[in-house]
Amino acid sequence: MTASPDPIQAQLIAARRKQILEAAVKVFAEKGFHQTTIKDIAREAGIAQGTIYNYFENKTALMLGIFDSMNETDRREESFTELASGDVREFMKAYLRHRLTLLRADNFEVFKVVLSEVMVNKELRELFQRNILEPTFAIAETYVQQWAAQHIARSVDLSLTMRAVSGMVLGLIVEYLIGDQVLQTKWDELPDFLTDFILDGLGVK
Amino acid sequence: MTASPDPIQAQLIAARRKQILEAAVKVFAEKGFHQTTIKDIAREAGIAQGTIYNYFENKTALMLGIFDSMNETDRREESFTELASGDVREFMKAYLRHRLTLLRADNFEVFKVVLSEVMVNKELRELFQRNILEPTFAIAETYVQQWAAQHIARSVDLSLTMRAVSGMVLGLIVEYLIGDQVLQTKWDELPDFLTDFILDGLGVK
Amino acid sequence: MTASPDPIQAQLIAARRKQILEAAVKVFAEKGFHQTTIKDIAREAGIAQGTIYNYFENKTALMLGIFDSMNETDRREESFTELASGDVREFMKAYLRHRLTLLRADNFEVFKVVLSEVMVNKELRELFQRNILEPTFAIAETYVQQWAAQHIARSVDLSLTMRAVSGMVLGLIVEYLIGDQVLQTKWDELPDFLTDFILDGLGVK
Amino acid sequence: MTASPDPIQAQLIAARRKQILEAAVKVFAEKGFHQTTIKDIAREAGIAQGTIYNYFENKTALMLGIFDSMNETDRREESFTELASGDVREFMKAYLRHRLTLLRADNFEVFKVVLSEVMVNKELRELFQRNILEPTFAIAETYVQQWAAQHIARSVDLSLTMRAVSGMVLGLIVEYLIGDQVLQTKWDELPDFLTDFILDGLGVK
DNA sequence: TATGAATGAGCATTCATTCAT
DNA sequence: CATGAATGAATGCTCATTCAT
Repeated sequence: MTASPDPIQAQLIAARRKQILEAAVKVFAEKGFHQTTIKDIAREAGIAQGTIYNYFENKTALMLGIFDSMNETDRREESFTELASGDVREFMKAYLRHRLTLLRADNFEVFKVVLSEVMVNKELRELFQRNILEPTFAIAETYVQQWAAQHIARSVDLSLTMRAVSGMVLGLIVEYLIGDQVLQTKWDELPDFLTDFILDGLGVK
Repeated sequence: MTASPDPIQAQLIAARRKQILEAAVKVFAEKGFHQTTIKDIAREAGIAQGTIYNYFENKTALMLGIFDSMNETDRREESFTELASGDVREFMKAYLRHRLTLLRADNFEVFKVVLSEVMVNKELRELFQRNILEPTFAIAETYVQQWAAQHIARSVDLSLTMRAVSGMVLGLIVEYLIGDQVLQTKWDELPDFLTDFILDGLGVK
Repeated sequence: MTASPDPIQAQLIAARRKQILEAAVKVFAEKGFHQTTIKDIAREAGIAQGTIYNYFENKTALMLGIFDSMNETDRREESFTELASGDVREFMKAYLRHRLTLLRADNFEVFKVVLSEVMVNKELRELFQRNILEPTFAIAETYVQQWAAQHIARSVDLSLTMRAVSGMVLGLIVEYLIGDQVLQTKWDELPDFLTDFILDGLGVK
Repeated sequence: MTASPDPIQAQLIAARRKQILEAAVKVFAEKGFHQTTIKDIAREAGIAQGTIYNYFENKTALMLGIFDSMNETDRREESFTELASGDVREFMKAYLRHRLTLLRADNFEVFKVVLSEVMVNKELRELFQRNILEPTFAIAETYVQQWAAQHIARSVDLSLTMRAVSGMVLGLIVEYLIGDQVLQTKWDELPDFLTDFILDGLGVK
């Protein structure tokens, strides 16, 4: 009747949700959202099809669940911003290493599914906008502002700068995921390379 | 029976294919690949469902057809490289203006569909790799090499540079398509802004 | 694009719809609406499941289609009212014979399904009300009024009388359908019996 | 193990059964048998789904339980036959008032569900026949026979008469339930009206 | 006994594809 | 070639029923 206040129940529910979401991520990443059947996910999770519907209203809700978990992951990892210590170059490197290298293992696969679906599904797109992109940029903005004041000489449009840098990271991940050989080979060089690129530019004659 | 040598026939066939592909692009862009039915496309093209199967083997072949037309478009537009005139800054601006502004109208929508599907469908991904990405980078590489020799002071990894720049463009388009308000507002400032960003970097103190 | 004006097409469509509806009526009558699957109907009609959906939006629409055909049947048969010739007793007998005997063969089965579902499904109930019951009573009322003026001595509430008589017919059909042995045996005596009952009453001492 | 001889246990069981049946009747009446889920009933009864299966073998058994309770109700109320006092007209009025007015509140709704399902489900139909209709008619018959001998002048087929009268009551209830406006407005006039109708007929000129 | 999570058979519906006209 | 009706495999989702706690 009332929202079950039983903490053990709640834990069980959370665990089962997690189990299902992890299975979903795995299969989605392999076959894509639309090619994946509920049966696939159930099999991967080792449960019955119907059980999934005890925890998620429908297939789309699984996607939303993945969003949420991305959100949490993000929030937990945002702590890396404390790196904002001293050296500009070191900080940039750390940021890029985090985004590009550390997250590669699990999250790139999630990323693939989410991005693919978000581009094409309006409802998801708006949720993604509101729940992930906007907050991320908003938090980043205030932080970057201080940072820029200390470290950047000429005045730049910060919101565009942020988008250029994050866009570059995003675009490189996409190219990586699409299968670009060069990127897959030299991926670990990126943090160093990009740091120079971003801070110094190409340096034309 | 034999490969139709009739040039008029060939033209008719090409025209019908084009008609169907344009309809497909339009509907795919609106609803995404999987949400779009053959009936939708037939309706948009003003023909019967069955007719589509006289020109394309199946739904996936429509996607491949779109690839091909992207390819042609690209090749035709690659002529812009002749701009490689003199001034570095002007050239970069022209390149970005081309990629970001001129192509925005029609192609972003195609882009959305193609990218979404490519991320998730292995067969398409490999085709995209082979037919679009690799040739594009290959052609670009030789050209950029000469360009760099003339204009860039310090030695850089060109293949990574190309990917950084194209990735940035790609990522920004994705962010634009996902609905980022800032980008949609300031989109026309990008060529100028990015030119400075790419050539000079952030210019840290 | 426009409503197909092709008369041959229209006939084919009407024929197929009829074929499907007849199959539906048959299976519904045997197993009831909810126990009947689309597959059952398709099998009975000798077509594929999907074909049904080319002619009816969904399972409920089959029910509505049955309504419509009842309507048409009714309208065609209402001509019997011309019997309103002279003799009261003969007329009443003819009416009852029509309702109870002539319609028994096919329509009782339809009736069973429709009534069962109408009692329980609000949407259908309202449609049934509006499209079948109300028009039937409305038409009958004007007619009965004249008839009553000529033949009935004491003044009675006509609308209640009509409902009493039609209700009696309805109730007897229901009892018949539910399996009452006595009614099934003596069904053919009903027109005569009811005529006396309605016109003369029980005739208490 | 053994048939629980514990009278307190038995009371508890009976109470729980009653609680469940009442919930079932309520929800069935609102949504119909097939639209109602066990979960609905459990929620209405304020118990868990599984508990229902401790008292009823399956969903159909709930329907049978409702039959039984109708039976008991009927038997208890049959005592009204004692009214069979003197005046024919008064008796008839009392009978109709009982059937039509007194039972209206709760029982019509039950009636709706039961009838709907009985028309369509063979197993239930036979049970209804055997357990409700036949006994009712059988009991009534002996009684009506005496009554008729005293009060009815001309000889009539009593079994048909009984069915005509009960059919009329049944049919009117159905019309009422289907939503006939006239009946819903004038329902309370029915006992008087029908008494005259049944005893005197229409009285044709 | 009471619970409610887990189950999986069952079903309505969709849609890519075929093919007779 | 064009058509669009017919097809039926495939799938998301529901819900009666079971059973471990």
